[in-house]
Amino acid sequence: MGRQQRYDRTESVEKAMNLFWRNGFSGTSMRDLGECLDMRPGSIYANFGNKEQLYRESMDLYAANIFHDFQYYMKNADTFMEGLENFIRHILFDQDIPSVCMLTKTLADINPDHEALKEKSGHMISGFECLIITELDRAKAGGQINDNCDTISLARYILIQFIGLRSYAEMQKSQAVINELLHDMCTAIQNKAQKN
Amino acid sequence: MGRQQRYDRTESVEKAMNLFWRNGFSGTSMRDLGECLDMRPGSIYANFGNKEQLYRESMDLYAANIFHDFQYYMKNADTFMEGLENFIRHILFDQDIPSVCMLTKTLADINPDHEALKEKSGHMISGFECLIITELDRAKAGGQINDNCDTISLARYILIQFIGLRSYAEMQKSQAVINELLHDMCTAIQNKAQKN
DNA sequence: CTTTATTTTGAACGAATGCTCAAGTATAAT
DNA sequence: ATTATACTTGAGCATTCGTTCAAAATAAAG
Repeated sequence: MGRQQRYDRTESVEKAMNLFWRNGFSGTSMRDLGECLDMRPGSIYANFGNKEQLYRESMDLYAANIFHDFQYYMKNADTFMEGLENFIRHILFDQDIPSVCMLTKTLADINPDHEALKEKSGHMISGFECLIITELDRAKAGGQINDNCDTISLARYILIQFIGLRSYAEMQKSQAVINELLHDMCTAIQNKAQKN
Repeated sequence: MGRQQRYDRTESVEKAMNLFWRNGFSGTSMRDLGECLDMRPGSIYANFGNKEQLYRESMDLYAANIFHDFQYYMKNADTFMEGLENFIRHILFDQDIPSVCMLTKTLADINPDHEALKEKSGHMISGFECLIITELDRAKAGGQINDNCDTISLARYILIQFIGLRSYAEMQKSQAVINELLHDMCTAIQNKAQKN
């Protein structure tokens, strides 16, 4: 009973995510979103509440995607390092998506009026950190990593390089340079994983 | 002849820089700036042209400061690594300034309407990269670094970790954690500097 | 067909945005 | 004092912002 929905909610959130990801929260207006989703203001507000909530759902989708991809690449690799390298390469060399992390961007983009989004972003980054720890522990159990290695601190170290590389890739588009940096990064991680 | 200026231009730019740095370009309104600089719109526009130009001058000051600081810490250290570590520590542990890099933030914050600011930001980051190369070459000449070391690629590698660490520090405020990451980072740089 | 339920529409609101400019104020030279 | 010059002021412009809501549209149930 009642009129049937014209828009697929998941599709709409995906479109919104891509726009927010590229232009940031402040840099994206509701009118931009309306055009991108082909929805009128009333529909957007009926479906998503307001701009901040739509951004939250976009972040959720972003995190779900990256969590899924990470685990996918880990599952389909023989070693942690192989999986990590493939995962990062996939992100950096996909021309259709920005290379910079949307959560890091949120941390930078949001002004004090929306501090809650910053917090959410932080929590999600922590969540990803936990995912890395889990995979590192698995690798440790499999003998790929030194038994005395502190996987928590290693995960953090992986994360900051991952974040830095993605930010840098936003300005430095040369694939050769990015590839070399990725290689350096993996070497350093490997070294730390074996030591201590 | 004529009325004397009420505001010191350099001071005003410094105040603007601090506000922009914290809240980003889109997140800072001209009214916010007016309050922060204690200047009326007319004065701001007479002195700086428009919002984008004021942001440019803020970026210039930011870059000048960080360039100066880097060279200062390099000059007052016995080795490159010692200088680098002190420099980064000084940035991360200064409670009065955001830990995230203003240029990186610009890369994330600016929407397509102000693409030129993104470009400028990229150029400035490249400029800092050159500074690192210069100092690395000096260290190389001084025998601190392996003769075969590619200082250009090492500089890039230092930069991405520096950027990543500063972004991460924006959410992870624990000094112990940041300190450990800084230590890991320096170890990795040291390793790469000695090898090849 | 009528009713009821659900969704979409788009004009329009008040507030905020970047910015302008005529008027006002302070200085130095005449 | 008067004039010429430089700087500051703040009301207010046009535009855009996030958001609302009565009306229209579409579906199923009676």
